[in-house]
Amino acid sequence: MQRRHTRQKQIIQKIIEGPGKHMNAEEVMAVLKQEEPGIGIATVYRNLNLLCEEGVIQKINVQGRSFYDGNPAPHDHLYCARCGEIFDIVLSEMKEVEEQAARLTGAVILSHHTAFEGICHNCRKDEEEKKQWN
Amino acid sequence: MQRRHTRQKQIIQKIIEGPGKHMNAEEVMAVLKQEEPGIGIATVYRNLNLLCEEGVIQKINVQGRSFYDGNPAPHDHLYCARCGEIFDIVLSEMKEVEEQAARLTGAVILSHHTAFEGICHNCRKDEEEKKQWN
DNA sequence: CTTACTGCAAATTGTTTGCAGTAGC
DNA sequence: GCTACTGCAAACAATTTGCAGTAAG
Repeated sequence: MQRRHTRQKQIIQKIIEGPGKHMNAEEVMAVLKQEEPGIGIATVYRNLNLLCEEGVIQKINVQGRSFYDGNPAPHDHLYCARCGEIFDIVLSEMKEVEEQAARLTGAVILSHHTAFEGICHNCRKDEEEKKQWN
Repeated sequence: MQRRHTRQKQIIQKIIEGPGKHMNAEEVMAVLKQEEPGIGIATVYRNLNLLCEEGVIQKINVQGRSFYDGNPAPHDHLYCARCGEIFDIVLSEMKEVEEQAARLTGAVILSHHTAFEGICHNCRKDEEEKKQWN
């Protein structure tokens, strides 16, 4: 089954690809409405899933909602409880944690995903500024 | 608003409560059909959400699907890609990983959840036995 | 020319909500 | 007796699928 490089797929790939991008299908649709209206939501889902299979992007799950991550390399995420943004994190210590998990359970660990919840750098600054005003 | 201890809630709590239990609403329903038919799926969802609010259980997300975890204490999970079961893991090293994440991002980390994917102890044994037969 | 892909609508899945009746306290 | 909770159906959100037509190779 030979894959085709359709116009729709190229536009969708351009929107989602690249590190730091975390969008759901609805958000991709919103961008498409500006750039190239007429593309259906089913096509968006189909192409996002194809891009996942091809290893161009990956599907992640943060705070119970799923997103397509423009960076296919394995990494973890921080969700800011204040602004709602998602940030990539690359943690050197997770390799050892995987080993500890393997030792503890007797399992073979193939991969992992960690979702941190907290207050991001920007929102922390905002809150400190507010404190000064009082 | 004073909460009531209804018969339905007690039965649902008995089914889901306790460490090692990871069920979705449908699975709780399946048990209920044997023990106490007539309870509606909406009641199951409402009570599982109430039990979460009360801190008796917690809602988790593994492999893109959500489950209610009978153990409300913070801990991580291993998903076995072979048998599909979910196992609890308590990892001492995750505290340092949280600190590394905070240092790296400049954020305040409030909590985290890690989902490991791998092959569990039992399934590993099965596969090794299969190898011996060949 | 072949058939993978598209757009649309309908179907499916997981979960929540509106409402009249029921049962804790 | 008051009102939180129930069961049911309907609503809702997110995603997938069936199908006839289109376009990539």
